[in-house]
Amino acid sequence: MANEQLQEAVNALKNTKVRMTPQRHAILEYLYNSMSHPTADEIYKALEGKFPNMSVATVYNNLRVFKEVGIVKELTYGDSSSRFDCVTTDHYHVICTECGKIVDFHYPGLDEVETLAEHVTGFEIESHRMEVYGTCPECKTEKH
Amino acid sequence: MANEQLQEAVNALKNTKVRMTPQRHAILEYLYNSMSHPTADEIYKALEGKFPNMSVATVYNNLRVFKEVGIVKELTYGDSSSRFDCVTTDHYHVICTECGKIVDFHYPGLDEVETLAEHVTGFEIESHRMEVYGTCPECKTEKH
DNA sequence: AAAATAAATTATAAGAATTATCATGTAGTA
DNA sequence: TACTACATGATAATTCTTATAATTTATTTT
Repeated sequence: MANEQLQEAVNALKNTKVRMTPQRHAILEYLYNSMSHPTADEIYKALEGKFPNMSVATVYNNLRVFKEVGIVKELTYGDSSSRFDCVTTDHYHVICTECGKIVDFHYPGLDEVETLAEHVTGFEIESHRMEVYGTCPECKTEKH
Repeated sequence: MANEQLQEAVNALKNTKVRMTPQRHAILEYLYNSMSHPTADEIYKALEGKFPNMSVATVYNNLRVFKEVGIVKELTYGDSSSRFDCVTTDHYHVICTECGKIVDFHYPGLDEVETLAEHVTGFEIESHRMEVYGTCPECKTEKH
């Protein structure tokens, strides 16, 4: 449930020096309820109604804060602007290249990739990211 | 051998409408001899001595041309600026979250992830991407 | 080999995304 | 309630990248 995760995130912030503000709550709420990966500007535009005076800088600042605390991840897909996603550690994403649908995909054991990378490169590995791309069943049938 | 690959790339360009110029040759040469994944600006600065009048736009334009021909790949993760890589064999990337450095990382067998995803989700899988994030040895020592 | 043409280069301006600055406002605490 | 440290909002500044247009250069044609 998205709301539980949101509550968890809010609690995680309570344990830090990070204050809860209406703007921050709204940004988190939007992130946790959106199944997509919004850009900073999309978040900004989505909250324009609720916060007509909110600055873009506030969105960027808070996304950075959330990143530092570890509850939000920044994804760079290759277009000009970054996208942001709540941190979910227990699954990967399968993404439809036709309609953009994102499906969760549980797959165990890629920790060994991190371990190997650590040995081979000498890096201190913190995380990894994987996405699988393809065509979802719906879009597949539409093609025929 | 890097020089053979460079020659191959030059020949590949001969078969297209793309003309060979001293600037282009220098950019390709730098890319094929560098084991790193330079940014456009790094390439620009590296060739400043040889081509004092070369414009940054030339670097960007030619990287785009090389991308279109398929001999260079653009990597958009890590820090703010793109990095460029000669297209060779398949490998994954390990990215430093401090300085943005990208290191190649050979790891076999993630095709099985695609196969499993196909079965579990019903998608017709086409590709996947994976990156490993951490701190490189240089940045690690700088922290102390 | 010289002239014609098509494309590449350079310098610069423009654009977009993100970050910095700083005065003002507000959340959390004593 | 008042205090203090942090957050916000408006705007300026920065950074990376692309667009424009005049000049130069590589290839083709004669």
